[in-house]
Amino acid sequence: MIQDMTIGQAAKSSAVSAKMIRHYESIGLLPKAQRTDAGYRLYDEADVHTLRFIQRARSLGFPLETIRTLLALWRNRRRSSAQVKDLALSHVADLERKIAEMQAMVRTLKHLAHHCHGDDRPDCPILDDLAG
Amino acid sequence: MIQDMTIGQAAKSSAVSAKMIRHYESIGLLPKAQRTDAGYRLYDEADVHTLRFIQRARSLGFPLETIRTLLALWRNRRRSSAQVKDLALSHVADLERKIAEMQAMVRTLKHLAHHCHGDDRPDCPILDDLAG
DNA sequence: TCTTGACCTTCCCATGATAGGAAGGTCCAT
DNA sequence: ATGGACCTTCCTATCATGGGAAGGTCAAGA
Repeated sequence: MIQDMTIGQAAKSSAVSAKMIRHYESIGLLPKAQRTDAGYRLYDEADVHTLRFIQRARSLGFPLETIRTLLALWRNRRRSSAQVKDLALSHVADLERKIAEMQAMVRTLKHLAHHCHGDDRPDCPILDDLAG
Repeated sequence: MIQDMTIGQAAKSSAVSAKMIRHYESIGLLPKAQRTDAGYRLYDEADVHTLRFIQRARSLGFPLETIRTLLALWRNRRRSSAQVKDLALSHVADLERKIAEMQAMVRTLKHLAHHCHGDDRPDCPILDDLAG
């Protein structure tokens, strides 16, 4: 028997905060939840399944707009796996670009810090670099 | 002779947009600029030097609040280089943590994508993973 | 039955760094 | 004097998330 649950319970079983569940509904990422007479949102197992899908996709860094598309593909039995793979690989490319940027920062900073005495004296190659 | 310049010229010579220069002033990262009678902001070479400092620090990924501190240290002749080095290395640690997170995402995504045919068929290990 | 506490609702505001745009004023060259 | 390039302030948006206020609901225990 599938029990309906309140937003707090759905939040716990999906690891998506109640705040975010409401937000996802407000931007149309989730369909409008059913309501009790008192106005409380109600969720069933299928809803929680969707929430877990979103949670997992977020944990892999997918932006919500991409998740919107992924959800549509998930629900579409006539999808092509190529579409999904394209989304994933283009997200990988985004991540790798950002990683490379940050690695360049790290390289420069470590180099500068390596040459900085890090003692009580004011002389500092890091500030010298920033000051140009 | 050091010529004063308008915000647009200061923007060009510092690679900081006029929009951002105003913003930095509004949050107190920059002192209030001098003004002409008509209310136009005026900048001199020292101001541009500060703007370049900020620009360079931003390009190394320092958050504005840290840059606020870095600027203070830069101006303080009695600073210790240890303080600067600490800020830089703790920023490096932040970057490395974020890099590691993203690398984990990339690893997972590449693994999943590797097992996805990427053809016209709907079967997709990526969606299977997201669906749990 | 009443109270209490845990839950729910909506609405507004904040984050961090940046950009876009509207409405209006200024300055300079033609 | 006119036009265009510049400046001003103010509001809005991005992206994903959280905090909190004010108020309604529900279930359990006294």
